Order: sequence, then structure tokens, then C-alpha cells
Amino acid sequence: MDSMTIMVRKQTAADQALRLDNQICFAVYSTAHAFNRVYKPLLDRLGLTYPQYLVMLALWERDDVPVKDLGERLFLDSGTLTPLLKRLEAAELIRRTRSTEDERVVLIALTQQGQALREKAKAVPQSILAASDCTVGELLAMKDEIVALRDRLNAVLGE
Amino acid sequence: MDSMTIMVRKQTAADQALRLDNQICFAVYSTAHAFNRVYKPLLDRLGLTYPQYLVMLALWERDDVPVKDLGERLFLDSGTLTPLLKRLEAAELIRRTRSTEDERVVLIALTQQGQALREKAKAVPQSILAASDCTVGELLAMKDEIVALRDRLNAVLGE
DNA sequence: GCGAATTCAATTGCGAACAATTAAATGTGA
DNA sequence: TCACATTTAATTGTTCGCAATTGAATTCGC
Repeated sequence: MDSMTIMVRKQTAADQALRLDNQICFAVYSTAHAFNRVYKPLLDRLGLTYPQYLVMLALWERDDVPVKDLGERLFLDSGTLTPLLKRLEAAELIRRTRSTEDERVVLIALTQQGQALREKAKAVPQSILAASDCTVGELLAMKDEIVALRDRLNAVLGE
Repeated sequence: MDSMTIMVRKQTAADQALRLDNQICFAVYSTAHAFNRVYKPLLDRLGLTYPQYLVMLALWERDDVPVKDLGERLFLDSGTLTPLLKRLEAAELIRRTRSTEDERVVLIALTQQGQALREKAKAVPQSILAASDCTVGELLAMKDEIVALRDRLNAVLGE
């Protein structure tokens, strides 16, 4: 063999960029799954999946809203929300009623049980905080960075 | 009305923590979806979905590996990977062969076409970089923070 | 060696997630 | 007014993602 250097494959920037652990998207993707797995046992006690929990969070802040509104707040479309909301309705946590003013609109409102579940849900965030092994400050700072990234990505999609 | 203060609902820490936009998990979750939507048109040209692209990235680094190996690198289990890998096999990008040494193991290897696709994929990361509207340095720093968070979450799950 | 536990992939069933389409209601412009 | 576009949910079909189970192969304890 003449020289080792001849055998060494040139590592271009493009090669580096294709490495799995260089990808921020994979970092985000795998962290989302990790969160999901941490949330699961907590949410099982509430009888909710994580996306259902997100819908409930949104409704606890403001309910009697169209499906469209929820979709914009959660970045989800009707193809995802319609069946999910039907399951929440079957669980008697929400009511779905068609608006009288505009019959295209379905309004989502909390039931008594849906309201009541909020109290049980209060224990969830602190459990997650503990699992993250971070301070509130660290998490908030990180959250702001991630949201900024998300909003830039969504801005590109809107073009 | 006696006093406004009586009417103001006391905002406890628990209430604050339940706000949708205070949740880092929602930030991560919604950013993952935003990435997915940005990747979609790029990956369509390669004939891959995002999870399939992740599998290919892993295989371009090291192939002839058991399904289990892939699962550990991508944090996915056989319930997700088996059908996904069958689709990649149908697309003739990979081969699935049962190991002769241990017949429980299915080894995943790239085909010629699977290898070749790597060249086409090189254009993807730079497009994502552009869409993120961040510098490489910013993204790498953020990636490291997110990965650290993910690893702490996964550590809790492992207990 | 031999029975029990473990490992590994596949399968089944359910719940997202989204693209594309459909259908109904509403709005708009000539 | 009336054709036409727009808005809004719902539906359909495909692909993840995971829990739970199955079944085959291997390893371990004794």
C-alpha cells in the first residue's frame, strides 16, 4: 500500500451533513418520542393520549371554539382532529355542536367532566419537570429557541 | 362589585404550567411536525418518507446490521420498523436476510440502488438549513441541548 | 444435557398525522 | 340574482408509533 492518505475517503461537508447525529431534525424527532414515552404513564391515569392532552390544554384555556381554531393553535388539520375529537366526545369530555350562525362550523365545548379533569391534570407538568432533570429557567429558554425555529420553518411553508 | 381583586382568579404555578405555550413538550412536538412538512417535498423526490429517510441515513453510516441495532439507533421498535423495512425492500433500496449464525436475527443491507440514493440525498441537508434560517453554529448548539434533554428523558425511562 | 428464561422479529390492534377528495354552507362579483 | 369561488368539516387511504402478544431460536442454570 503506497500511502494511507490515498485510502482515506474524503469527508466533504455534504457527507458530514448526512450523519444521523448531526441532524437537528432527528434530535427534535427523537426528543418528541422520548417526551411521549414519559408522558404516557401520567396521561394513562387521565385516560388521555398525548395529542388528546394537547387538545384539552387548549380547551382549558378557551373553549366553545371551532375545530379550525383548535387546528391553528395546535398546527393540526381536520383529518387529525375530527376522529380525535370524536373519541373525546365518546369519553364525554367534550361536546361537538354545529354552529347555528354558520352551519359549516363545529364548536367544541368542554363538558363538566372535561372541566373537572383539569384539576387532575395539574400534577402532570411537575412530573415532567422532574423527569427532564432541568430547571424551569433552562426549559423555558430552550422552549423559546425551539419555538423560534418552528416559527421560521412554518414561515417558509407559508410562502 | 366590592373589589376587582376578589374576582381575579388566583394564578397558581400549577395553572401557569398547564398553559399550552409554556410547555416545552408542545414546542418540541410541533417543531417535529414543522420539520416533517419542510422535509416532505424534498424527500418526495427521493421516494422516501421522513422515517424511511432516517433509516437510510443510519444505513449509509453502517449497514448489514440487525433490525434491533437500527431500532436502538433510531429509538424505534420492531412494530414500527418491520413494516417500514418491508416497504424499503419493496422499493429495492434494502435487502432483508436472516442471519445464518442466529436465525432470530434479520440483517438489513443496502442494495446498489440504496447506496446510489445517497448521492441524491446530499442536497437535502442544505435545503433544510436554508429553511431553518439559522447558522450551522446555532443549529448545532441547539441540537446538543435538545439531545441532552432527550438523553435525560430516556434515562428516566430506563430506570 | 435439558427445562426455563431470554432474545429477536413479526403480528395485531389502536391512535395519530397528513394528503387528497368530497360535500355542504357561505360569500362574492358581474 | 346567480354562477363561481371560498370556507369548513368530514372522509378515505397510506404511513408511522407503540403496546401487547406470538413464535421461533438461543442461552442460562442447574
